[in-house]
Amino acid sequence: MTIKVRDTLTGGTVELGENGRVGIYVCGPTVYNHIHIGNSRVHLFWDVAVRYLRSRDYEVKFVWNITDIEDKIINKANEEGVSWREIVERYTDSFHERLALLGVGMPDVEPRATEHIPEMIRIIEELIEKGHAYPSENGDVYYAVESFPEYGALSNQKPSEMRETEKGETGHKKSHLDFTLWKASKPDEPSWESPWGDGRPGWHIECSAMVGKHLPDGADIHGGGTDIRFPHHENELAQSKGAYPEHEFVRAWCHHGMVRMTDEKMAKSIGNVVDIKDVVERFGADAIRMWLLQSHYGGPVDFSEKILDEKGRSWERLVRFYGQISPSKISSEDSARLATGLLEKFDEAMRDDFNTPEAIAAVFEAVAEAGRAISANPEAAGEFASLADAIEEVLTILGFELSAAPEEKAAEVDGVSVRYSGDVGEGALRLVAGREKARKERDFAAADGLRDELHSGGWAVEDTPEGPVLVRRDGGLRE
RNA sequence: GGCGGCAUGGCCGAGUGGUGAGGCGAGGGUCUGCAAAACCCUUUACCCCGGUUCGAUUCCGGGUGCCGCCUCCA
Repeated sequence: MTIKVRDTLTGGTVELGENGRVGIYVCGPTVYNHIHIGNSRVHLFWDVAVRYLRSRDYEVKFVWNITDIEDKIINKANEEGVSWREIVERYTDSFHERLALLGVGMPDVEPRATEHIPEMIRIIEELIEKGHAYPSENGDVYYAVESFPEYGALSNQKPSEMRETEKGETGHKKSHLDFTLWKASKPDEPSWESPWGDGRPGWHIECSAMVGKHLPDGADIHGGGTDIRFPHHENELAQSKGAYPEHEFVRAWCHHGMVRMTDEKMAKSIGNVVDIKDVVERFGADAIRMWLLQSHYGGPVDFSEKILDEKGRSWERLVRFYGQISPSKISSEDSARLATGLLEKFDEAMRDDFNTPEAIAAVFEAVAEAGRAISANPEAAGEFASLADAIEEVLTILGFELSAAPEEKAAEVDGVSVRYSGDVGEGALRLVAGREKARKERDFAAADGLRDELHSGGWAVEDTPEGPVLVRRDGGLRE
């Protein structure tokens, strides 16, 4: 079985995984600041794709890089008067911390640019030898775009029609299209030795080097945001194919859409970024996951509190339903049929360009149908073991934390058994117990009064045959 | 100015040449002392104008709008 992936270079569909192996490289962050929710999309999404592929027994090598040398890092270090390495370590840690908050797993390798200087130098030498690059007298080395006729193929642009920089200055470059492979360093800047003097790598060359090193057979998938399709990926392609024309570099380029804030791209340069830490605190990681996975990775997604709230409610519904059937010990025919159907639809959706919205829809369809059966016959709730397993399997692959569903606890308060989840104060428990007593005495006015009091405290009571359950209900999922 | 992408019901969002994906919300019901939760019913959509077709939301052409890239950017 193969998977189909849409390739931005050709616009067509590429089939991958014939040999059971898939190599994935995605462009990671430049660590000069905290990553924002938009930056995280690439990691969250490809982590899900990798989980899926592994669950279907593909041998996956997953790589994302860290750009740990770049102008912005140096600038930040100068601003703060600390070393560039300190900036790198601080924001690499921050990056990892935020991914963990989102429940995103780590790749197999997380190479850093500065660990691949010799590999980069080798490619640059190769490019110079083949006439695709030239050193200038100031110690910079540039790529000669004109020497590579396919330049522009990935971003669908003709070099001749590309806009020149506003100032029209080319500096030491022969053409405004040429880009830097190696940048001569100034006295106080970090630098590495090279045949062209001390300097540091340009942005694009690191990915050519790291893909080559960590995925020597070429990347099946090379991912990143649509905004780095040009120039970053275009330049990478020109470098790698220029230096090694016979070697397959990337089989499918997959670009994901931008996270938008009120119809505008979320970007540090615009200043409309949302910190992952805040969003996770406010809405929970699963709501964020539901939000990002309920739309296709290729298109844009809008960020808003309203949408995140909605996604939280969707997720809650799944958690509730799963909680209802997960204690099942046996599987009815309905359960087996729904479980099989769910797994089939899930597979079909994921194989088709990782269509996570359709995959999630399959879960809801199964949930709705089983819910109907249970509504018709409450006894049936205990006969959905196989469906519970299937739902758990699917949601786990998608990276949701079903186990993080609030654990139900029970307490004896004033002789009344109250069930609840999360952190509940003594006061709230007493109110529930009081209400339960009033109900038993059929003093409904008093009972409703106590319920109103709970309500204003952000709590709701659900009466069940086994007694009252206290749940948090205050708009958001958390305080 | 150049290139690319997208326009789907109250909102969010898949998908398809011909029997309403899914979610959220709203209204009505079943259940409940009343609620909540759950379930049922209703809310039957595909930007505009042409064309191809027996038939187009889906294909083609034109238009409009939005977004992204062309400079650092996931």
